[in-house]
Amino acid sequence: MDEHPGLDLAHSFLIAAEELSFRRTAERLGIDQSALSRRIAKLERQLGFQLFERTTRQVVLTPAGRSFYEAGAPLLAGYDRAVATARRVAQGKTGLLRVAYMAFAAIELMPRVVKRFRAANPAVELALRYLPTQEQKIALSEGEIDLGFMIGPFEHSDFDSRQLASDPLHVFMPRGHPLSTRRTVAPRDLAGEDLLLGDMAEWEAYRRHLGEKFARAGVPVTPRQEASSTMALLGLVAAGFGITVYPRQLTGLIGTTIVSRPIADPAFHIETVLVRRRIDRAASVRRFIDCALDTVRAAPAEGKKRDAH
Amino acid sequence: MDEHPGLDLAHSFLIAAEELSFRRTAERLGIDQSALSRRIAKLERQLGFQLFERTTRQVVLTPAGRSFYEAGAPLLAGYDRAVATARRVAQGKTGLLRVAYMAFAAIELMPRVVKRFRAANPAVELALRYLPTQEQKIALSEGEIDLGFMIGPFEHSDFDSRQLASDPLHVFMPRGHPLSTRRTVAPRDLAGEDLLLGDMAEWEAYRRHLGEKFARAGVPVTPRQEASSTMALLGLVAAGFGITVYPRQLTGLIGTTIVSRPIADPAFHIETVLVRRRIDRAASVRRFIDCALDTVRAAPAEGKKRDAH
DNA sequence: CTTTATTGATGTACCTTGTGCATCAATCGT
DNA sequence: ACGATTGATGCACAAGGTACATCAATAAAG
Repeated sequence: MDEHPGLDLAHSFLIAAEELSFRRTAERLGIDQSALSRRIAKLERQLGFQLFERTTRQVVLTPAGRSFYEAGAPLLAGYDRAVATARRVAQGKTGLLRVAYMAFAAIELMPRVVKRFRAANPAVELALRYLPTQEQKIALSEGEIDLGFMIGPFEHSDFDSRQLASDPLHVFMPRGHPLSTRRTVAPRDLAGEDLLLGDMAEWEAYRRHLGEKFARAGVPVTPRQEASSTMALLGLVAAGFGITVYPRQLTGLIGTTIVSRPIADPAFHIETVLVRRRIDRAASVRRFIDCALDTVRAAPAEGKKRDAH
Repeated sequence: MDEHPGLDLAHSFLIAAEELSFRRTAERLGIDQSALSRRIAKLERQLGFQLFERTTRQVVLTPAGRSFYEAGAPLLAGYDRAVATARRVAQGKTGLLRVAYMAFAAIELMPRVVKRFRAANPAVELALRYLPTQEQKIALSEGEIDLGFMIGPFEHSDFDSRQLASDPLHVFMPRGHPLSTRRTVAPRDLAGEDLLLGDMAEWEAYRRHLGEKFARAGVPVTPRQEASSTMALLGLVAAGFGITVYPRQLTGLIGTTIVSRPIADPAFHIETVLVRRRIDRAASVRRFIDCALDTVRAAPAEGKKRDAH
C-alpha cells in the first residue's frame, strides 16, 4: 500500500466529474475556479494520468477518468458510511459488545441482564462467550473482550469492577444424605465429607475462594474428585460420590435426586462482579453496566443479598 | 454526502491503528511524532469522537475506532486499486471501448478488426453496438461511444476520421434477371429497374451517397420499396420485387437465388471510415485505430481498393 | 525506592501550501 | 465583429502543518 496519491483531492474530482464544468464545480465546493483548476491539475500530476480532456468550452472525462470516477464514487460514499457507523458506535447506539461470563453467572444473572440490554439496545450486537474468571482477566487486558461477569472481588487499577450480586452458597448432596435432614448446614458440618469441585484449570478462582472460606471457618477440606463442568459435577453428586458447594441459583435447575441446603454462615457468599477496562470509555460498555445495575436493583433474585459478608 | 471529514488523515489513522504506537507510526509515515499526535487529534476533532484511548504507556482503539478501522482499511485499499485500474486504462492496457458499426462493416470489416484487437489487447473490454452512420455521429459527440465504423467520408473539426476501405458496389438481382447475363453492369443499365433500398430512418447516409452517385452518372432512379434490414432487402430481391445495390462483401453471404454483378464505374464505391472524437486521446482508442489500419493493410479484402474514386 | 528510559502531549518558530484576485487566450452565441 | 463565458496562470497573502525542544506520566531496571 503506497500512500493513496491524491486521496484528499478525490472529492473535488468526483464533483467535477459529475458537473463537467470547473466553474459550477468550484461554486459547489465553495472555492474559486482557479483553486479547483489547480486541484485537478495537481491530482492528475499525482496520479500520473489525465482525468479530463478540456478545452475552454468543454470538459469531458478521459476513459481513465471515467474508470476512476466509477470506482471512486462508491468508495467515498462508503467512507461516509464508515464515519456514520463509527459515530453511532461512539454513541453506543450500535456496535459489537464482547461479553464473557463464568459458570455461575450463566445460570441466571447474565441471561437476565442480556435480555434487558437487548430490549433496550437492539442495535448493539452482543458476542457472548463462556470464560472462567481467571481467563477473563487476561482476555480483558488483551482487549479480546469488553466486559466480563466474573467472581469478585476484583480490584485492579486498570479495571473497573462493579458488584452485581452476592449469592449465598448451598450444599448440594444426594437425596438421603445424612445432612439432608437439616434445614441449614454449618461449615463445620462439612468436615470429613467428600467435596467434589470443578477442576483447577477452569475453576481456579472459585476454588481459591472456597478454600479461603473453609480455612477461616477452621474446617479443613480437600476435594476428593474433580469435574470439568457443572453438569458433570451434579452427575457425580447424584451418583453418591460426594457433595458439592455451589451458589444458590443452581437450586432451581436440579431435579429431585439432589437436594440443597443453605450454609448458615454469612462468609459463605460468592460475589459476582462486572468488570471492564478502565481505559475503555465506550458508551455501549457504560450502557451495559448501567443496564446490569438496573437489572439487579429492579428485581434482585430471591435470596440474594445486596452486600457481601 | 458531506465532504468526507478527515479523509486526508485516514491513512495516518489506519497505520496508527495497526501499530498502536504513535512513535512507530510516525516513523513509518516519515514524520515527527508530534505531527502524528496532532493529526490524530485533528481527525478525532473532525469526526467528533475518540478513536484511541491513550495514556503515556499504551494506545488502544475505542470501539468506534475499531469500527472505523475495519471499515476504512478495505476502503483505502480499494482506492489504491481504483488508482491502479485507472492508470492501466490510461495506458490503454484495459478498460472499456465502446465501438459502433453500421451494416456494411458488420459483414466483414468490423469482425476482422475486432478479432485482431481482442487477440492483441485481451484486457480491453469491447462493447459493440449496431448504429447507423447518422446516429453514430450523434452518439460520438455525446460521448456514448468511443469509436464508430461508418460510411465516409466524414470531415469535422471535432472528429478524427481514418479511411479503412473503399468497397465496390454490386448489383444484386434475382436469378434469371436480364442483367444477370452480363459480367458487369453500368449505372445507366439500371435506369427503369425497380431499386429496393433500406428505409430512410436507418439507411439515410447510404441512400444519400447512392443518390448522389446515380445523379452524377446521369441516371434517374427512385427506390420503389423500402426494407428495414439487409435480410429483408435480400428477401424482397429474391422474391422478384426488384434489385438492390450493395457493397461487394455481401456476395459471399448470399446463396444461389440471388446473383451479383459489379458496377463498372469507379465512382460506385463506398468508403468505410473509423471515427473518434478528436479530443479523446485515450490510448486504447488509438490502439484500436492502429489495429484497424494494420488489419486492412496486412490483408485487404479481395477486390478492395486502397483509395476511393 | 530511586533512577532511567520511553511514552504521548504541547508550546514555539518556521516554511510549505493552498487560496482569492486579477488577468489571459480561446471559443461560442448573437 | 463583438461580448460573454470558459479554463489556465501570475502573484501576494494567510492558514496550516511541520520539526524541534520540552513536559508529565509511567514502566522497567538497579
